[in-house]
Parts: sequence; structure tokens; C-alpha cells
Amino acid sequence: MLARKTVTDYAPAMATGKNYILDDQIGFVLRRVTQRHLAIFTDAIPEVTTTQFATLAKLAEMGPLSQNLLGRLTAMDAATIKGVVDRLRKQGLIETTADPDDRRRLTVSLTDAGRALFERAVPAAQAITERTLAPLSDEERQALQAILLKLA
Amino acid sequence: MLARKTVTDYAPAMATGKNYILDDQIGFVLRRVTQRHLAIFTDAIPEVTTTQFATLAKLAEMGPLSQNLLGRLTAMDAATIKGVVDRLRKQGLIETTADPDDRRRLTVSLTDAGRALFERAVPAAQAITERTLAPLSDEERQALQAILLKLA
DNA sequence: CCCGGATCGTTTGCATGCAAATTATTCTGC
DNA sequence: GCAGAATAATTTGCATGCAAACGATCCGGG
Repeated sequence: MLARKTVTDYAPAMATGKNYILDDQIGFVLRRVTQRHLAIFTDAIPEVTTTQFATLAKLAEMGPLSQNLLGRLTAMDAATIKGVVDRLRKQGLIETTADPDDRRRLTVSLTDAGRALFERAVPAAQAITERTLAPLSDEERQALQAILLKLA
Repeated sequence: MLARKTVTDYAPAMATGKNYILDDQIGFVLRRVTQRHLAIFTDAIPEVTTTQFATLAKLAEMGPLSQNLLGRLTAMDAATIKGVVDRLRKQGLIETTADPDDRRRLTVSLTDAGRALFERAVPAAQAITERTLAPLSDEERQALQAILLKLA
């Protein structure tokens, strides 16, 4: 009788891992695309980060908001939005006031400096989108937008 | 003569910022899609993070690699890959050895435990991709893959 | 052979991000 | 009107990520 190495030596489908190519995984590709976009953003708007800019943009769009709601509208959890709000306040771009109607709430609003920076940066932000999508045709851009919205 | 509030009160094109809707920006949508994927991943494979799994996958695919090259192949800079390697080594999933040919280099390789975990997790990883792309048709999946590759 | 540039790894500092626990406050059903 | 559930904000701990500066080593040209 010929020797078998171990009980696990039965080779079911051969090389489970060889078929898993990292570069084809959607999560990995998403990460690289996000990295490229972040680099373009930082180059164009060095004053604030992407999440900080998203916070300013949402406040400009909606007016003053409670900190937690602001976090939900910018896709940040309570811990993350707190840090972002703290840093923006330290830069004088936003301010926080107590909500007289709900003593748990902290109302966040743009300062004049924050609004001015945002208004100044909007053209740059549009250029960032353009640079990010530069490799795509108009049809591809529309397809991407539609598909990503289904995944968000 | 009627009073003007300030010199800035000339209203050039009206509401620069009103046209900037955060939810339509490609960077913001990308971030939300990435968040959703991360949540699916963490739910399916709690033992390691996405970047840690990417590291194991690349080592399984390519064999032992120097730490910096491993970082480049997994889209992490030198500082980031160092932290990931440290944590994986602490878990006993990889090991590092000095390169005899180049004393600057650190060779990173999978341990048996690391390879076993990766092989076990591959079906889960494929399920993660499936769950992430679940809202899409086959045509949309192919379109997304093609478009993202142009952007990466 | 040797010097200047390139590469490898490390460290520090800052900024997300998420999970989980905690406190304070508000709301809701009975 | 009041106990329990829900919500708001904070804090801690861990894990990416990037930028910049650094020392050690290697490599190529003169």
C-alpha cells in the first residue's frame, strides 16, 4: 500500500487561492480609485481634507445642522464627525452653539471664513471631478454615476 | 443715495455654492460605496481587515516579497505596509526574514497559519464580492469593472 | 574605487474611520 | 407623569492612510 502524506492530502479542487487575484477584486480597485481621487483633491485644495470639505459643503447646502445629523448627511459616524468638527472649528471655518430646544444637541454652522473658503473652492472642486473622471468618455461617466448610486 | 451693505454686495452669478450638491460628487459616492463594502467584509471575515487580507492574498499569489514591494503591490505606502505587516506578524499569519543579498530588505512570507486562514477565507471573499455587487445586473458589473480599471 | 543618487525600511505627526461603552437628555406608551 | 426606550454627544482603543524626514545600504558613472 502506498503511503499517503496526511489526511488533508486529498486535493479537492486544486489551488483554492491561486484563483483569487487581488487586482480583480472590487474592494481593492475601489481603494485604488479612491486613493487617486484623494491625491487629486489634496493637490487642488490643500487647505482642507475631503471630509472637511464635505462638511463645509453640506452646511452651505443645508444651513446649520446638529452635529449628529451633519455626520449622517456626510456619511460619518458620531466619533468621526466630532473630530472633523473640532478641527474645522480650530481653523475658524465653523462654529458650534448649544441648541436651546434640545440640550443634548450641538448646532454647527459655517462662519464667514468657512463660507468664503467654500465659495472660493467650488470651482476647484469641480475641476477635481473633471480630473478624476478625465480617463472616461461622457457615456462612461454617466454609467459610472448610475452604477455607483445603486451601490451606495 | 441708498446705502449698500458692503463692497462684496454685488452678486455676480448668484449662489456659487448652491449648485454644489455633495451627494452628486464622485468622491463622496466613492466613499459611501467603499464604506458599504467594508461593512460587508467585516461582517464576513472578522479575523482580518481588508488591507490585511489584501496582504495575505498578494503573498499567496506571488510568494515571499520584500516589504516595500509588497506595499506597492497592495497599494500601501511604506509607512502603512509596515503597520499592517507588524500586526499580521503579531497574529502569526506572516513572518519576516532578513534578505541575505540586500541588507536593506526585509522578506515577508506567509506562515502555515496565514496560508490556512487565507485558503479558508477565499470562499467568504468571493461571497463578499457577490454581496457588494448584488444590486447590479451582469452587464452593470462588467461595465463597473471596466470603468473602475480606467480610473485606478 | 568612490561618490552621488536611488532604494529600503523606520519613525513621527496628523487625519480619518469604526466599534463599544458612557453620560445626559428627550421621547413614548401605558 | 413616569419608567423604559431612543437619541445626542463624548471618550477610548484600534487600524488604516499620507507626508516628511531620517539612517543604512546599494548601485552606477566617472
